[in-house]
Amino acid sequence: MGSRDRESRVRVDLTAVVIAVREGTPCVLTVEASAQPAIALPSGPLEPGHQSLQSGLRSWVERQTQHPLGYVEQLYTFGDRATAQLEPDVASQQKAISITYLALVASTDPPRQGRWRNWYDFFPWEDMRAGVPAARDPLLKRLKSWAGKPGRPTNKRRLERARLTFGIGDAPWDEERVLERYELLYEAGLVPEAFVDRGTQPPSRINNAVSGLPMVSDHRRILATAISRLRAKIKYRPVLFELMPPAFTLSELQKTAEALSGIPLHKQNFRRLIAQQGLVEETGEVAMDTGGRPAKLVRFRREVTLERPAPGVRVSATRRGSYP
Amino acid sequence: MGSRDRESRVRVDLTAVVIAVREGTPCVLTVEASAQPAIALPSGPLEPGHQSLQSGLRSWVERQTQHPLGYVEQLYTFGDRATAQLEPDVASQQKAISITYLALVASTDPPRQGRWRNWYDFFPWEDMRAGVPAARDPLLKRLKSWAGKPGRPTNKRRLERARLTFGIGDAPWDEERVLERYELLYEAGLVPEAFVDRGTQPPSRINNAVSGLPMVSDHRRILATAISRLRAKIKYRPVLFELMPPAFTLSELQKTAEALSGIPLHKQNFRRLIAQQGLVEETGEVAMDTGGRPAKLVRFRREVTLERPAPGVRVSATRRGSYP
DNA sequence: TCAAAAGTGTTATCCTTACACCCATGT
DNA sequence: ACATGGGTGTAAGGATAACACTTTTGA
Repeated sequence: MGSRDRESRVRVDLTAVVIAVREGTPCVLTVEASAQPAIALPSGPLEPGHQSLQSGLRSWVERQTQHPLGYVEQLYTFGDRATAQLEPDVASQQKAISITYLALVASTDPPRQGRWRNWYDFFPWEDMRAGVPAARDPLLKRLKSWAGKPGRPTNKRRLERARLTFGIGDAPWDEERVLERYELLYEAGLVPEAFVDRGTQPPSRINNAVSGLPMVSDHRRILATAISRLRAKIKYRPVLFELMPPAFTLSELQKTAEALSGIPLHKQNFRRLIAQQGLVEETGEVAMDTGGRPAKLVRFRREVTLERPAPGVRVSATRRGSYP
Repeated sequence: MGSRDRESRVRVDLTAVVIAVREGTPCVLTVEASAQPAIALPSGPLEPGHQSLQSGLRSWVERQTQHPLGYVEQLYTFGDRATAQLEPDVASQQKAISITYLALVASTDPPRQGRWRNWYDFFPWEDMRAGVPAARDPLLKRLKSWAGKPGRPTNKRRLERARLTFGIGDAPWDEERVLERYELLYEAGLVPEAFVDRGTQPPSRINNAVSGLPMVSDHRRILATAISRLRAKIKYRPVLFELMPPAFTLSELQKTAEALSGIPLHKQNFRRLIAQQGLVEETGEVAMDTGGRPAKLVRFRREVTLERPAPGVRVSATRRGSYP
């Protein structure tokens, strides 16, 4: 009960990565921050009235958006990097941790505060749907010059890491390694946050179209964590359907899966997989606005959660292998 | 800075599930608790001096055990169930959250404080290595009587859940669903913690040999989370080797994998998988104390982490399918 | 010589991947 | 008629699961 007890209390922030997909564009809900850079994830402190961590998060986000959150899952708990460097007695006054969550919503109506943003604005190198994106080449060049000549062992490790995380040469592109790629770019000083955290000015050569839009604090790292998790999870849990309207076509479903994964998927195999697993059932209606032959409308079969051990959309890319 | 600010500060506990395997027995490090039940996981509050969450955890656990922790990963962050029921102004004074971690160590030397315990003492129904364990039958019987007659829809859902999580009938046994099974038993009032949390006396029919040893607070739930995670993770990450000595035989490795998974593995396929993935290399020596033909000693090839996208021990059970 | 555990070879089966092709609608 | 996207059948390849069998030690 003494002062020692009070010192070990910290502030807890609840941070949400709210995801929606609209016409093939994966969107994340952002708010304006007063600091620089000005983009942030919705976030607020855990308050005494909150019944649980998750309900605290829900009430916080719902204060800012119309739609209540549907699917919510915990992502990771981050200690505060900024205060780690301070003197212990100073740090104890300011210590904070962030418990982060991934939320999925079906609607992309504009929120009261904040706005939806294409998540590839933050990670231009992650969108492989239309082949190699423009940001990739300049990034790989800078990564190589950061790694330096291959002689020294440190450099060799750096090159090897770049090769694996970015799928250079014969290494395959693994769409799930979003966080590893961001962290490599951070270490290499290729994203502005690396300099902001050190208190120095980012060099002018950093270009948002290549390095992606920066976010406040470690929010871009949190977003990378969320994307990694989501890209992995759609393969073994039917979370994809949390992002869909009640009725949809198989093509729309595939578009959504591609938007999240960032790779083009194989049409026939995608359809067969969905059918085989019994993930959807026909509504009996058809969508006439498809441009070609009308598509059957389907809906998610909630029962699969009970039937199958690991129902999910095991994505199989159209193009396999590596990228330059 | 006012009182409102102080109210939203909470105590943060760091809790560790430390795992080791000794001769085919998976062990978890436990300490004595002053409360009832008396078994707890090592745990301590986040302190001002801690540089990061993980280093805080490490220093806490190392205070109690000889060996420093090797592999550490974050598991989950739990809000405090106990305070959720209280009045908000009372709760705010006592609010606490637990950030939990999974740690793997190779040695099973007895710790300074606490002791190693077979984790199946807490989950007797999870050990399928020698066929159907004795605890399974009485548990399933009680589960069925909890679900009641299949007429009502609630009962039907309960039965269906039991069927899936426990692999009854034609449903396959999924060794990863440790947490789901524990939570079902908790809801059904088949583990003492369900009554302790409600402040009532556990009925005398609950038998530790069937329901497993109880732990303090929600520690058994945390352990279940850890086991679920570990059983899943060995399949796609080479974490198994964190539990092995520097040199070991393939049989020892298989014994360890079986201890964690709780199912018997197919010898030939196990060996081929390990070989194919290049997870180990021969040391050139042999172990003569095997009882039969001497076994070649191997060591983990750390390089695979760099080479392969998802190196792990994809366990394939000897016996496939469901259990009564 | 036999038990016990290590270690190998081969085959059947399923799942994944890929290719080629047909169908229904609007213009 | 033809462009556009929806929808289907089927074959090739690889990974997995299961089988039977050989080898090397200690008792």
